[in-house]
Amino acid sequence: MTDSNAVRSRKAGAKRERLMVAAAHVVHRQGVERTTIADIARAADVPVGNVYYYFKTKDELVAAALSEHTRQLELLTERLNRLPDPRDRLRGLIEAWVSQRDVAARYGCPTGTLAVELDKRDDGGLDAEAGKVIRQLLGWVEQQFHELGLPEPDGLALTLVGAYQGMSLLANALRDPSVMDREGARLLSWLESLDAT
Amino acid sequence: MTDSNAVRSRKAGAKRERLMVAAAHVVHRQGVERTTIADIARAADVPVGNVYYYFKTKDELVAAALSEHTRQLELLTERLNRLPDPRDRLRGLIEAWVSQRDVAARYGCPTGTLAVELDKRDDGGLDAEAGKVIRQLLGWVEQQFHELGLPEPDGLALTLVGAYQGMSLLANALRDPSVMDREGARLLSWLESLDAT
Amino acid sequence: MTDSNAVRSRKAGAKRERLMVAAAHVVHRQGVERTTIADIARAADVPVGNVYYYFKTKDELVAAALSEHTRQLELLTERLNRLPDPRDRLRGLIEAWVSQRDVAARYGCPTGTLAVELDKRDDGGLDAEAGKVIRQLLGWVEQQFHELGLPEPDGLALTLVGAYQGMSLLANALRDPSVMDREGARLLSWLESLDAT
Amino acid sequence: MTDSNAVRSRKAGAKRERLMVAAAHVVHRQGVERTTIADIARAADVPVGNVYYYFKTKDELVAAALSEHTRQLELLTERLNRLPDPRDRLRGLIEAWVSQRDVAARYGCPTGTLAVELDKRDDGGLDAEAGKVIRQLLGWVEQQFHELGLPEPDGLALTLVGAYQGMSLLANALRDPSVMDREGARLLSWLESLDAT
DNA sequence: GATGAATGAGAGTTCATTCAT
DNA sequence: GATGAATGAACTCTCATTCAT
Repeated sequence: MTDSNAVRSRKAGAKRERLMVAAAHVVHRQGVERTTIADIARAADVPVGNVYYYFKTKDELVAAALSEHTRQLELLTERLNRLPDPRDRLRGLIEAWVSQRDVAARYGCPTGTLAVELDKRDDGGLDAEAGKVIRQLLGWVEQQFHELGLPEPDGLALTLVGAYQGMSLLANALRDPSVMDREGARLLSWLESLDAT
Repeated sequence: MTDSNAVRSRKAGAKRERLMVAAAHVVHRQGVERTTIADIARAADVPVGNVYYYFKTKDELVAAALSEHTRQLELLTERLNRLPDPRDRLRGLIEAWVSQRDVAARYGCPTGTLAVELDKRDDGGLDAEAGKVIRQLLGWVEQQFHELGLPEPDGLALTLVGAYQGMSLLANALRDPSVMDREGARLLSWLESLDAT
Repeated sequence: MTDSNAVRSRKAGAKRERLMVAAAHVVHRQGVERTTIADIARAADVPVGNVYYYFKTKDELVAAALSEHTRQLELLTERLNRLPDPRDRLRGLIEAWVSQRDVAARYGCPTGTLAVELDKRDDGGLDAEAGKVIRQLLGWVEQQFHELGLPEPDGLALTLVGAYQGMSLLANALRDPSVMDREGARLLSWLESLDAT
Repeated sequence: MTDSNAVRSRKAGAKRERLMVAAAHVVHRQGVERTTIADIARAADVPVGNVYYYFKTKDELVAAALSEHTRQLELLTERLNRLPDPRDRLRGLIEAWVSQRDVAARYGCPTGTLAVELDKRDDGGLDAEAGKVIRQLLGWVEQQFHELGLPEPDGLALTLVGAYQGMSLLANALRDPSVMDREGARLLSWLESLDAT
């Protein structure tokens, strides 16, 4: 492969990438239905007609946004997995959530709000996709509780992730980032209180 | 006012009412953006063109749906207020939530999901409205904790309502009503554990 | 129904009618695929967006064009049915065909060319519709041959209608109206030659 | 010219050929307007962008499809020309038509249906082209009648070819291959009945 | 010559809102 | 007030054609 080809390939791949990132970004801010293909195209600096070369339908773009969130989640968990103590990993997760306080207060949790909007559909396509991302997060959290030797790790995961979704939603609805701080602190002390008896 | 006028007025009032109820119902199921005026009109059995005599814009209809949720909330809290013990009132609230398990698993919390969708807007109109309904719920819950003599009743309210929003969202995303049961039970025992020291 | 209501109804009906006639007309000249909704709307003097009040899809408009052709066929056969002699009726049919020589030379038989275009589809929707119109013509022709006491009236119908479609197509492809005259004359003498033995 | 160049040329020629054949094939099945360049490219196994090195526009590809039909016609008439008796040649022609009964019932006569679709245009380009192919068939048929010493051979040709187009169209519209058999048989006996008086 | 990618001009369709009676 | 009909802006998606390498 010549150098220029390499550049092109990189660029082409980059374009698809740009579209995914832009889709995730814009959809998080505007919601699926209020986001037009043109919005995403503009954000990715791609001509509208060209979007369809990479994604055949708007739904595919939304799916791409979802998988972008999956990727973000994986980046985070991979990083946290380097910590030896599972409890530290969960601490890190909560801290990551709290660090997004301002975004959450303005637009909510990217995955959660997307799931909410997609769940209003009945086509059984994208809504299931959104569920998968959340299931992946639940699975990782459960694994940490499991490694801590705690009983009913799945129930604990549900509680922790549920609390996150709830606090994001409230922070968003109240437009108040401090909700994230308060609830984040509470979750951290709840985490400490859990004992492997 | 003649008799027939009275009837007409009553009917007219009934029509407005029907539209509010229909709006709340349909919007909960389909979301704001995927709901058309025609959808609501049909559900309320009102001719499309006639809707605009009661609500000048679609946004007003959505606002009406919100206030319908407020009304439902008030009906519930009024009923609960008849219980002498604030802790019983909160128990009743949680039980009411759990009793909606199937609806929550399919469409989420009516107010919460509506808030999520409206919060994507930046017109500072309806999104604030949605916040108010949630604030009202928070206020009532806080009041109960306050009457129980618990410290930081506002924080406790945040935790309880956040847990509700979170479990509704998860039940919905996972399409699993049992999430409501599990988390509902946990909330009840959490409630017992709170001590007025 | 008040007078003004009657007028409105008439007008509304007239609009739908105008659209059907316009669709039949424009589609005959331009073909289905090269005809846009805007073309038909313009021809019917109806705003584009309003077309969808009467016809939910373009295909419905094409179906309407087809039924307009059915209507034309019925008008013709009703008129011919008043003639006492079936042979006269068939003569009248052939003469009607020949009288359309110039239109046929320019755009072909409305129903036949529409059938040709729709038969390229495989959705089993409109193509079947087109077949029905032709079947209706075949049925009527067969009935005349039957009344004449001729054997195998269905085969004769096939021959006559087939000859019509063939001569229309040739007149159109050669852009030569005289084809209609020559073949029309031949069909008339063929008709005379048929004997009820 | 080096060997590899020769190969490339041959290959290139083959590519052009493949595109023509594919164009004729796909257009016959889908019609001009419903066929995309990509459809033809895929059928010919040629990259989309490469099509334009062989055909500058879609219309040129359609013209190529037409000339492919001309070529097919020439292959047929050349073969028939080897028969000494003109009447046998015409018999052979009719038999060739009938042998295509199933294709005709599904997609009609390739040339005829193409002519129908192109005649809806008014650009005076391709529509004339389609007429030429039909004229060529008419000419050959007329020549046979002429050699048979029959009067008005051009009128007879019109009748025979018209009957073919008509029966193809009816077989297609009725989705009934037996139409080809019945009318084919009739044409054969009609052919016998013609007398050189 | 070969090729994937780019481009932009429509096309069909939807829908909130308004109009006329 | 009530109602069917009207309106037009916006959106998704398609495709012939061109570009860059």
